[in-house]
Amino acid sequence: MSETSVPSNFIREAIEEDLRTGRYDRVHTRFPPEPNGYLHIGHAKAICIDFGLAEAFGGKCNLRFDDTNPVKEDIEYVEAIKEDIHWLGFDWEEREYYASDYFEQLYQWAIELIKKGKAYVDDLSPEEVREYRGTLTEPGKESPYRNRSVEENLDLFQRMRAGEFPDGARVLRAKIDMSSSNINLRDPVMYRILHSEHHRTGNKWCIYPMYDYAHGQSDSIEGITHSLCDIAYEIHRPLYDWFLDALEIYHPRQIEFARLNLTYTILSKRYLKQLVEGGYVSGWDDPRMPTLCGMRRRGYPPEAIRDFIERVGVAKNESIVDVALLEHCVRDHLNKTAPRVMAVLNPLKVIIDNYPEEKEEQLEALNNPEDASFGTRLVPFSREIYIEQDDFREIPPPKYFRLAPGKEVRLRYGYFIKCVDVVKDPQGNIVELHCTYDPETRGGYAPDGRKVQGTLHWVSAAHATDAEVRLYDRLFNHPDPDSAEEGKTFLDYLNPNSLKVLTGCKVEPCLAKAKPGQRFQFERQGYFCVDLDTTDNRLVFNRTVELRDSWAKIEQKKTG
RNA sequence: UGGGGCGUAGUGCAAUGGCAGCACACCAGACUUUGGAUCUGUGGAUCUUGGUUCGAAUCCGAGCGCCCCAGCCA
Repeated sequence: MSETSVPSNFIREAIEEDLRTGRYDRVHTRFPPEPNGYLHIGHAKAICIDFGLAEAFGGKCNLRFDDTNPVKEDIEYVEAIKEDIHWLGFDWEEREYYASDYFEQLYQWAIELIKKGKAYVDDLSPEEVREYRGTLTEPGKESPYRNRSVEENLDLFQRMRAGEFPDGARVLRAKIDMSSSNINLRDPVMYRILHSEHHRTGNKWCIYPMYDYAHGQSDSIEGITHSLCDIAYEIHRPLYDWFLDALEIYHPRQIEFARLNLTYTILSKRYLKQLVEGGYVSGWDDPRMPTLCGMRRRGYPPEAIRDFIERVGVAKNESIVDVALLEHCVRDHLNKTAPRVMAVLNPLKVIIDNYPEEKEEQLEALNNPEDASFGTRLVPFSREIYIEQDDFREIPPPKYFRLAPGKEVRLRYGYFIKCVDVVKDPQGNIVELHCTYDPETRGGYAPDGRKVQGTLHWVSAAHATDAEVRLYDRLFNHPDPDSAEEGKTFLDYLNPNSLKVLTGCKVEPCLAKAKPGQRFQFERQGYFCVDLDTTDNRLVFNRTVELRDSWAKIEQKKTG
């Protein structure tokens, strides 16, 4: 086990102690998703912890689908989940397991518990079971069926399996303690009748084990040492231990950690589903979604997500991490890996009056000024170019470094230009600019040493490629959309400007052949990636994340 | 009112009886052919209250606050 720079945490320490004391002599974890939805950034935390810890200790991590509820699960999700885990960079090798693989063993163990007098078939209706359970402050009552004979229980349980009873008619329950202060121990249901086709076992079964009965035993079968899970299961741990002890089988250790929450983000599967089904987003992989497939489409590199999870740390505190940290990690990675390119999102035509009409030249540009290994490229330049509308102000505010009447700026890797005229339409909108250029400043340097404050990105009009650019912003305008005020729901906090589609954007010709998934920095603007909707004659970019913009901050402060 | 868990800068995580530190965010400055990146610097925290101790974020008592548990969901 090589010493990594990853900071320690309480789970790592617990594992180290278990290894030291000999409680376990190896580390084997598992990531146990239920195939009933898509993975999101919250799952990424669990994945990184489960796979990451195993790796750190030279152990293994299994992928196990917790598929004990056929009503909610689907094969569609298992494929998506596998793809997302691989995308994050983790591999379970040949250890792809399913709780449903263990149904027969689980059934045999249930029979064993019945024989030991530790489980019984209950005929109470779901409503009655609830009534008999008691409340948080009052103990429950024992079911009248609680003390059936072993023979009767065996007979009934076998007939449950055989399909003799309709859904909900009976359940198998563990016989523990109806007056326990831990409600999970008040004779929890082990099996329920569900005449439903399972995506893997088909119609072989009509009784299905509950999570509490299936999970620990599945861990045991797989020889898991450390079963890491959400803090919500902490109160289930006595039950996890109870089944394993009652069965007298190999006993893994369950350790719980706090799940991830992000500001301006919703991570509940139910709400995410609502966003998709309500048409508030285009699908599970909408780039505004916190799903891994959404982030992938948005252009978030998996390395950035892993870095983020690492920085968040592992603890038991319930916390809400600032989404700015995630964005920082994304920028940090992309800054090192994304080639730079020029793209004009809101074009403003500029005519360089003293540049010859038919002339055209190729200017050399750096693909990454911070890393020479990215090489250089040639960018065509000509008399008519586009610059960003925001890069010109007829009446420049103080500290505005960009173009204005009479002002001189640098065109990145090009020439110094000076604005000499502003052309407007009858409504007073600026439609084009006339400038002059200084031929001595080719490449962006003035031989006489004069300086300009601003450097603008640009694209030659005649050579530009058209593109559609989708600008994404946070989906919610409330830092904690989940905790809505009275009378409101998370939907009331949807940001109406979370998607802005720009068409007619002008990008460097070298982007014409860009392929879906490729990431770039559009200089001075942000990181963008080529969207899946891109075809041979349609170029679509997604804005992954903006570059930090200190000018926007200055302006914002001035306007209030 | 039962049980379980958690309280450290704005946020997240460290400090495991010995100078409360790191990251992000924020603010100021330097540098800059990206108002990016980078670099430097400033401010800001132990829930409260008693106690033990030479010394407490840490140990003990009391209190307060927040989260979770009453699915035949996971």
